[in-house]
Amino acid sequence: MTAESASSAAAPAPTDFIRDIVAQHVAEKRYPKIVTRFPPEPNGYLHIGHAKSIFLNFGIALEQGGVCNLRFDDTNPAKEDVAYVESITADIRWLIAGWADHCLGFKPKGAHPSAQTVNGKPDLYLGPAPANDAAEAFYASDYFDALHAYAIELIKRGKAYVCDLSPKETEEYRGAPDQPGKDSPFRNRTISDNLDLFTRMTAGEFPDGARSLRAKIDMTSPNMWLRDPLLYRIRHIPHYHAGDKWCVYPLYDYAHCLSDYIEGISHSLCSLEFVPHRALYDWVLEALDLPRALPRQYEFAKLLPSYTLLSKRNIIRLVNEKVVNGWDDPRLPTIAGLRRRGITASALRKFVIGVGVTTYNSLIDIAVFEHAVREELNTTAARRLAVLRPLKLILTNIAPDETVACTATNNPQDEQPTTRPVALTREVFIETDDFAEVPPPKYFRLKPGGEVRLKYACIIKCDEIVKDASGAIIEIRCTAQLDTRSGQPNADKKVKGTIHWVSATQSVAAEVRLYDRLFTVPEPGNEEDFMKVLNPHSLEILTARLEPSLAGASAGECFQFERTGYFTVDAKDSTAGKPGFNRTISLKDTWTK
RNA sequence: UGCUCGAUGGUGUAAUGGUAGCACAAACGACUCUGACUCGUUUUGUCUAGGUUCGAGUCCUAGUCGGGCAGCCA
Repeated sequence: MTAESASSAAAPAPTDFIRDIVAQHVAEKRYPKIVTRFPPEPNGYLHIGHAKSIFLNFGIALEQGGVCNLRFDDTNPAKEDVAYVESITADIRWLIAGWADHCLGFKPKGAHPSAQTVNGKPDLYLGPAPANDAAEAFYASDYFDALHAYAIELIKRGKAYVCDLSPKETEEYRGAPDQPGKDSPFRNRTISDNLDLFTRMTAGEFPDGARSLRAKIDMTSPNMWLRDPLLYRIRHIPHYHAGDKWCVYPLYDYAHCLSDYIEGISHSLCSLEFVPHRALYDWVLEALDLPRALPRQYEFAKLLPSYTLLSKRNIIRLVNEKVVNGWDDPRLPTIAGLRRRGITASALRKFVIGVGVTTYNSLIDIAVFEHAVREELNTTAARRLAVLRPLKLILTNIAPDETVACTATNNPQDEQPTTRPVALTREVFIETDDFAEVPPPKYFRLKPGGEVRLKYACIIKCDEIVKDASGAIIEIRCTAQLDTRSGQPNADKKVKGTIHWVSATQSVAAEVRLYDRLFTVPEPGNEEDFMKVLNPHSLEILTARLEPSLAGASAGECFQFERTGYFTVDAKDSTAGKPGFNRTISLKDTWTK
């Protein structure tokens, strides 16, 4: 058993109102199997908000012995692209790896819904298959034939009609939330006229927007989505997945519920803005008199962390205006960005599960997320010595060619901590912040005449400050108390401060990028212009000095640089033998000057 | 001036008519060869007004405040 599965087994199973409903349905055997789905539109990258939905949907599948289908909700050919199906698939696999891999519902490659008879009624079905090399994600666009057939059925039942109103006229006829709409003049066409017109729409006889297929429900309904919503629109554009077969494309409300039904979805979970759509979701399924148990839609609140922006439109603006370097910039809340930042999928999952699932639109303090990240990295990240802003320090009683062997602990959190050798030499670097010529009150670090411990080495005493002509400090000269090293007679000598260091001669230089929150206010989305509240210090690039072993670190490895923070080797900004480090998160700092 | 959903410490979330709890944050303290971690202590809460009940965060009524709804987007 891996540490991962051991810890998830130990964690209490989350409960929330949706899981309660699912559990009840399981108890009453309403569905043959619990099948959820994650239905992204392939028109952008996944972000932390999607992670909430992913962990909920896969979590329920995992807990109930079910599956969660990955389905691309690709009914709008104008917006979608294969590049996004690839990034989304990779992000999801990364998010569920080692946790719910076996719950990922794929379908046999190229499979389409197949006709079957259930309870004497015709039916269309396409169930999940194990996610292997011979399988692929589901695509709503694979159901275009099925959806078209269902549309014809709706027409035959007198529940749908072809409308010739222009988009503008359709809007006018729809009325307003506090004002009823009025019937389209085309609402009462005969079934045969509707059938003929829909066939001709499908054949490409009419230009974009000239006609539409509409559900015949109620133009006076207080629910705007029941005022004869559009089912199909004409779009003379090829589809990235379905090719150029179609010039009519179904709309979300019509395609989604039927896609769920076709896949045998039991619980269709979405965010709160779809509450008014639920009546339409149910209407379509009920209008078709389908033979299998119907899926039901349940809504929950989106995840909204503070100090960031989640909407696609806003993220696009940050990318386009070069505030960040692409969709996977580590400052972005995209899954790709978080991964580069060094956030782990399990930390993300613990955070999301901790937040819970409710119907209240809340703002979650980003500190909760940061805590989840630190909590995990504290137990998993190997400690290393790294000086971010080097200040030279000379140990005057160590000879230039002398090396004092010291031993450092790799991770004190381990039950059986391992160690590694570190070399103390005459010239070392310490952190610029760890020396103060005029120390503030309660300053525990190095000061003139003061003593401090070099971690894993010995206590040193500051004898002299060397400045250049301009008065800037260029080096500190100290005496090393070598008998205070571990195992030496005075090893137990106490000093208030312990600082990190690296040998000046036995260390390597490397680029380190310090990432921080992108915005200075908790809710940048509420600003008149979020560009005005950008954090100017969201990225600082430094040349740091690292322990030599760090030169061989490979992409994705996570370390704690002692006393500064958690860092990971960036897959993008590193070259062979020359790793670049991203700061995932700083260590908590209760000493604020 | 329509319909609909919601409201528990600073933030998030439990309590399904019976002791308002947990996490984060904050403050203080202990420990410390990481001002980290860990541990301890503390501060702060049921939107308002009525009603039902032996008993209400929970049920009912009204109000207040907030979200959502008029894409041929999803």
